[in-house]
Amino acid sequence: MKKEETTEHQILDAAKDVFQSKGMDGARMQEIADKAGINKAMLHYYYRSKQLLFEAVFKNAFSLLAPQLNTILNDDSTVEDKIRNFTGDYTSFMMKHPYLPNFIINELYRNEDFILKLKDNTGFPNLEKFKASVDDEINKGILKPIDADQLFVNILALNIFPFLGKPLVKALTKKDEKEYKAFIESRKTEVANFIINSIKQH
Amino acid sequence: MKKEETTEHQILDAAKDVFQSKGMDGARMQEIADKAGINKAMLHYYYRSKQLLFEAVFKNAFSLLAPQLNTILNDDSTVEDKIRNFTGDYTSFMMKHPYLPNFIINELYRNEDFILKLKDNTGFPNLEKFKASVDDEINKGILKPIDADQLFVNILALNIFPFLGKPLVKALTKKDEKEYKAFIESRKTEVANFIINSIKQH
DNA sequence: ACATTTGTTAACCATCTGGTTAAACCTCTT
DNA sequence: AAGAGGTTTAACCAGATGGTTAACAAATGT
Repeated sequence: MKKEETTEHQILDAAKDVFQSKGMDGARMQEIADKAGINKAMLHYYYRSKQLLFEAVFKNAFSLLAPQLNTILNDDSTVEDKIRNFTGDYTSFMMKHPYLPNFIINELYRNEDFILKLKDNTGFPNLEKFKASVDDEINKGILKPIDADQLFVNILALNIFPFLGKPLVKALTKKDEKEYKAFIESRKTEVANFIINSIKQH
Repeated sequence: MKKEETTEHQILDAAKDVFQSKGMDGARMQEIADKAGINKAMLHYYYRSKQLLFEAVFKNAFSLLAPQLNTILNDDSTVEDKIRNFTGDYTSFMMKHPYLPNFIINELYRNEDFILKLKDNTGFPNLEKFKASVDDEINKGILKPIDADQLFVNILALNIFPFLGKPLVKALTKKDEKEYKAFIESRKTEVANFIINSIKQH
């Protein structure tokens, strides 16, 4: 039997759907069981409680994002290349997992100490190398002076917000679903240009 | 009796606290009643149902944000001034209402058609004048070419994201509460500079 | 073949939750 | 002082919800 067909994995899969679209509070154990096509008691057999099942889903979701961040933050390319790669890759990834950003941001907000459990985990993103690269390129006169933390948050903001605020963005800019998708698609390069424009010395 | 002391207003006030910190699904009518110091039946007497009480809270919250956006979008200053004013004002405002961004973004996400009810409402932000200003300044050679919608979303993203993703930002940049506040404080000018740097012709 | 462990189910349970009701309580007006 | 209208409360209710149990089935080991 393949791993994807085990009951335990089917539960996690269904739980992912339900938790990510409805949140911890809005999710119902019965709905997860129905979606997985199994008896509700199995949820408790494999994961003991709603809280633990939720944590399994959350850690899974987070571990999907973190490595992407790490790879790009820690490679040896220039800051400009890091930004261009990140912006393209991250946006592509988000388009495939539209619920992910909201789920993570929101559950993290509602349970602030939850992030401590993640920090211990291997693969929690580390900014040191990125910051060193930024400072180095500033000293060499390639980049204008900027605090590396501020730059990093700006990069995250510009890439993640359009997904977090999708309904708001659609309403304010008066775009339908198709136009919104095109808008996001063009951000893959637009955002990188916007950032590079701002920080590159010329 | 002052307006703030009426039962109806006390309910709305308590409901605001509970809904904004726990969301629609996590909020409990009993908790709202307790916080307001009144009997639970009064919630239904004045607002009929949880859904309607929630909508009252939500519209209230949204109507706090929308005018701010409008004022700045529709005044007659230059795009640079709009951006500088908005960035400073909005960040100050958010620091006083830290739950607001998450509440609005999240509930809007979970109930997409909900924004339609707001659109009819007077004071829903309109971008036309802002877009005209941007296009005008591009033609005059003051700004580099950029799609006004993209610029607008960038402005929102850079201003709102640090609040939405507070726990993530704190964890990734390894800041405690005090350092985070200083970080946000310095964004009041940093973000405007970052944007202007990127779009201004030189 | 038999016993032990592991997986699965239907039925059940205590508690919680949004919402209702009927009676009591003001606070005016006449 | 009595009636009328809105306001407030305690008690209640039906349905939902996370979780448990006991019996049963399917593997697994010996």
